[in-house]
Amino acid sequence: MPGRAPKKAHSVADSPTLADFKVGVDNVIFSVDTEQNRLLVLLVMRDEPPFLGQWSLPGTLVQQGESLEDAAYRILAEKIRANNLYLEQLYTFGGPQRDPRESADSYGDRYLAVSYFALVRFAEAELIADGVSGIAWYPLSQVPVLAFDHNQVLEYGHRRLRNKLEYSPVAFEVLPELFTLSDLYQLYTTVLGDNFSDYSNFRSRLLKLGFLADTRVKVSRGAGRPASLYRFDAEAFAPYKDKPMVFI
Amino acid sequence: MPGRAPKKAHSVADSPTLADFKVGVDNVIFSVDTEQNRLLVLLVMRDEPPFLGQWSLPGTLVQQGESLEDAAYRILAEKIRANNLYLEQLYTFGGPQRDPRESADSYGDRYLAVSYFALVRFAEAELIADGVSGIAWYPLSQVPVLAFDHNQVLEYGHRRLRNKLEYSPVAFEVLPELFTLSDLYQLYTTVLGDNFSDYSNFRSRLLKLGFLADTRVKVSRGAGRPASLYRFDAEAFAPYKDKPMVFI
DNA sequence: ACAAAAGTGTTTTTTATACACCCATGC
DNA sequence: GCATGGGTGTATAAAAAACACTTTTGT
Repeated sequence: MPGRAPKKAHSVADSPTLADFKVGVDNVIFSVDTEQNRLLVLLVMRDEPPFLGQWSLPGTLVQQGESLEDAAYRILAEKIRANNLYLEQLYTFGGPQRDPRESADSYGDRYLAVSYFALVRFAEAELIADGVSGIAWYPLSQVPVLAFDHNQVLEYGHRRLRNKLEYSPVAFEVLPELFTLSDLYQLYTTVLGDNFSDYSNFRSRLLKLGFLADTRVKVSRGAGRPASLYRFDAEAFAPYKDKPMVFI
Repeated sequence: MPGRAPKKAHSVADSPTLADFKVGVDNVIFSVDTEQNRLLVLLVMRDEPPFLGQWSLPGTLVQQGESLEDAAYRILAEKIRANNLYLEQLYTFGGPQRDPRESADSYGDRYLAVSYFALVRFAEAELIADGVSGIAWYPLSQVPVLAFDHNQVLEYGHRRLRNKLEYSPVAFEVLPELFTLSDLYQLYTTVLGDNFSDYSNFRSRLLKLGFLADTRVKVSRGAGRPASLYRFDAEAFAPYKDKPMVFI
């Protein structure tokens, strides 16, 4: 946007070469559709330039008096009503020229993006459609070319999800409150890929750890023996907190 | 600093509530003194306000046209001449009021800090003393109260170091080119704390992996049998790259 | 000769992996 | 009754943990 007028001179207090920034926050919000066993990301259609009409990660620019995390929660709250929520910072992307709003000459603002990684329960997350702009859960395998460097950010988030799954109980942030052990196993296979472990071994390992509470309630999905519904017992998990854990 | 004049009005293009940022980069630079078995951080004495005369992590503000990583490397290059170098992004701290240069009212710039995590070899790292301001390696146990939120940033970096040590070959970035297996073991104990593993088991596990090359050269440190000097063989390590690894 | 540091080996315990098989339901 | 998904058990291989012992140096 070379047409944009330089909107300010540098004050005397600044070194003449310091960059001025606007800071954006972009969220990589994952969920899992347990019915169809699909890993989903939340995407929104951009309703203003740049990249008007293109899909992107939900994001916003940080406002005065607002912390980065506040901003991350704000986007989330604007897009979905979710009961549960897991949120953590992902990575900060800040090279020059990563945002087309930056003027070609080196005056004017740089745009820096702090990305956050979030997990929500699919069934409990209600999307807030504002009528005009689109918002949708995309299966990870079908994600189109996104605005900005968002495909890269998403890839980064996906890697984080895979890693976290192996050593922390994030799975229970995406699964419904009550789930079967197959649900859990399927989640692991959809995220980590097949053959990460034998079902029977996965099962006994997890049960031996003792933080999965059997509700004795049975649920039948079509043919086959009905499965027990389990619940993640945070109390029983406490001793494992901050300790190296192996789920896989 | 309420005395600072509001240096610009918001242009019409801005939402009236967007925050303007300066972006700083702070480095948590670790090294290990193999002789004395001490984990060290590089600290610099601040030579300008705020926090004039107080120790802090080496940092700088990002300049025009400069990427975050560029800025991180720039600080590093200004402070030490190092042959080897490991650098990765750590975390971004960006709450309001984290920097006293922010004006109390909500006008004026916010200061955001992207922290980086670096490892250098103690013997090969030559500190660049600029005469006036101080610069020093501090044993982690003796770090004083630092400027800004740098104690928190340091704590964050330390945690990263401990984690990385367990599953990636970062140890060889801090150790000298040639090292004994005791050096390696001592490094692990100083960072991870005692009793993380038996020396003999640690030893055989690492050797079995096959990426530690025995140079057959012996060194004697006082009494006792002389130790073999080993070298990290990056080629032989390649197959383990990106795969889950266990060093502990 | 003996203490100190380096290096090797053996035993035991625990955990991972691979399967084989039984159970309860829908059709 | 048999296919289907759920659940249990066992046999084997591999790795972790514990620890006893040998080797080579300085003093």
